[in-house]
Amino acid sequence: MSDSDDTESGRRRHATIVEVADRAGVAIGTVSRYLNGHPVRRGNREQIEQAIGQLGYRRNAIAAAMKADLTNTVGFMVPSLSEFHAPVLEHLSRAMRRVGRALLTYCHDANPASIADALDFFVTHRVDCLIMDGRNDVDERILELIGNGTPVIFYDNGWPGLPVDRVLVENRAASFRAVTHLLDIGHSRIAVLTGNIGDWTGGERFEGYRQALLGRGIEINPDYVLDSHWYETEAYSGMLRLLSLPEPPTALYCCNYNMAVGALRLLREHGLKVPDDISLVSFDDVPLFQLHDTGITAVAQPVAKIAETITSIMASRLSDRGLSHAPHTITLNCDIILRGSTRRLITPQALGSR
Amino acid sequence: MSDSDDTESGRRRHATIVEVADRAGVAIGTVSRYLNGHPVRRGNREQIEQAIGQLGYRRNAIAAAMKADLTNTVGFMVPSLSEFHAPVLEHLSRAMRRVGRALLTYCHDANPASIADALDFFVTHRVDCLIMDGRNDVDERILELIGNGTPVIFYDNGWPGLPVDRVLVENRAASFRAVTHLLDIGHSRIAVLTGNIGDWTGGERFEGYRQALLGRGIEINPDYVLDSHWYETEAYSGMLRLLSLPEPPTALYCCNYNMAVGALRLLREHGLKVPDDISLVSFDDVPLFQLHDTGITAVAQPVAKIAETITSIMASRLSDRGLSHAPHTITLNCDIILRGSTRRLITPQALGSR
DNA sequence: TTGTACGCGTTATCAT
DNA sequence: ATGATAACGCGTACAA
Repeated sequence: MSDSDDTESGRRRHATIVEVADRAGVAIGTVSRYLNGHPVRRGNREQIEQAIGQLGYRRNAIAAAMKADLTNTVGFMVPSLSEFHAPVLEHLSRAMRRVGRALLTYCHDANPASIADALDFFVTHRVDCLIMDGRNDVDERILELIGNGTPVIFYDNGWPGLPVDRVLVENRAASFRAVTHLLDIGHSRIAVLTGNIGDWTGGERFEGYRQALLGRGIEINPDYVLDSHWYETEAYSGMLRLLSLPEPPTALYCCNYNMAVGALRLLREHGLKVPDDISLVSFDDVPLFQLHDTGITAVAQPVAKIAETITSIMASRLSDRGLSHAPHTITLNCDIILRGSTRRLITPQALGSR
Repeated sequence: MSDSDDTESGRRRHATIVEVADRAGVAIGTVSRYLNGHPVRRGNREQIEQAIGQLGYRRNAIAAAMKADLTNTVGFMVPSLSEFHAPVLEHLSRAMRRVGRALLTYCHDANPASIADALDFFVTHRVDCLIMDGRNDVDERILELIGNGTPVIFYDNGWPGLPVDRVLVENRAASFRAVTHLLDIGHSRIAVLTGNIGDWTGGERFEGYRQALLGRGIEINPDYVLDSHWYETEAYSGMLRLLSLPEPPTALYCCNYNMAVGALRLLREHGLKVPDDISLVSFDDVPLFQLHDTGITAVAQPVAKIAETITSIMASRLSDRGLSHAPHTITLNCDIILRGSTRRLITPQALGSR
């Protein structure tokens, strides 16, 4: 057999366009045009198709990418594949398939070095676009990508300021509504487990909490505000601290899913019931919350919509490159899913104000 | 500025190795050697580093890949980013970073066309390796990859037969132990919600159930065996059917997480309690199961170990290509996590046998 | 050690 | 519509 050869790397060499052209008795230009859907004379087309079949020819997208400066590859980087990020990735992946691209996926460790590693990979592999959770500590490599015209899209997080597109949700307003719900049913001692206050998202969610309370004339009690940095473990210990307060809260607002899990775990181990002993509302809606006992009232982020929006921004950026519009920031709405994790409280004040 | 140029695509052109060589006053061969860590004369090295800095040069991994026939890119394809696959992907992603690779991620729709699309992408983009959930319906493209020496690694599923490496878990034995636990505490009317019986994994998990029952001399009651095809929705309706049986089961074995969620949802809507009204054991251990009321007894798959094993198989395949060893099948152990979802049943038989 | 020059597989341009 | 040929950016023999 002379159709295939072995390379020193132990991999069988792929047939090339040149071999196809030879066997079909046409020029490589003709084959290239055939491959790219341009018109080709009927007889030639048949010859080419036959040659391709016989040789098992497969287009080398790497070579094409080098020529076209387009890899059809999109960088995707998140801190973890949590219950929030995993569905986003799944939706994105399906959307990308529709436009003939795929995602180069990286999980960073939230430390600068790992982020730098990932970005180096993306830059050197010439991704067409970069999608990532917004960071505050901006790596120079992100600026580099922006500088050479690669669209960068943040989602979920990240301060305004950097010239990138952003797909965010109405964190502050949704938090406000969630906490207001607790106020409406009579709670005033409401604690919060916040994400990194330094993050835009963490700050906004806290701010919604703050405004809701202040709006009802309730002062913020520092003992009720615990920065658990988005982590389950810190929420777990934070919850313990809340319970040991002389006047523990009657309700709890968790700024993400992980922290709700931490809090629930501790409550469970201490034999405390939601909502009998404490009411609970959380950001992020996950299967767990539908099934947990009475169900957990939660803020549902529009995951599918987030992925769609990212995809369409990418498409428009990629179609008219060069014309660089100002960056967009798109803010999507959240739904509050009411379940059974909150209990109406009849407070002395409430009775008095009737 | 003449340092940078604009391409017609609207993207700024990257500096090349040639420009670096020019500016550094050395030959491109020298720059290339410098980049790849080969020895270079001190003075030259400094010149090169300076030039790289000034030009903002970044190695073009695409061009390198074309030359080396190595993309440092690994295909990853799964049906969804479920609570099982997402953590596997996360672990894999981190492991890949350590070896300078990244995953091209695809979610297929379990239909042949979408799988073919993904495989086409992988083949044309010349991934160094392919990692996927094992399929029974083998696409010709998988054979093509194998044929040209690209390692293919199945996990989670897939019939033996195809010459690929496999990383599986002891589905049958773990199922056997899980069901045996139910038997030990007095249950004999045990129903099962199975995954696709046609899948290897689905078949094995069912087989473990079957053998456990037969081992105790209990015949398989067809009414108690429902093929829910891994889906939550089908488990939901299947559960309904079980409850309407003249003699409903006292215990339920769910062959994956999704189906457990479906069953739990229906039970909840019907006001039935686990384990008071029915005992439950499930495959897959997820946060939900830790927190659900009394906790759900579950079979925990060794997710991190799965990812590690895949990575090391990949490494060895890639290091000595050419020498094609016979394919490995590695079977990992599962743990059974006992929680509160099963209730000891005092049956007449049990009393009699004392 | 360094420089030169060719090849990797495509696409695109220019005549024909 | 087709054929010949020049890029694309890098790695690497080979000669110096």
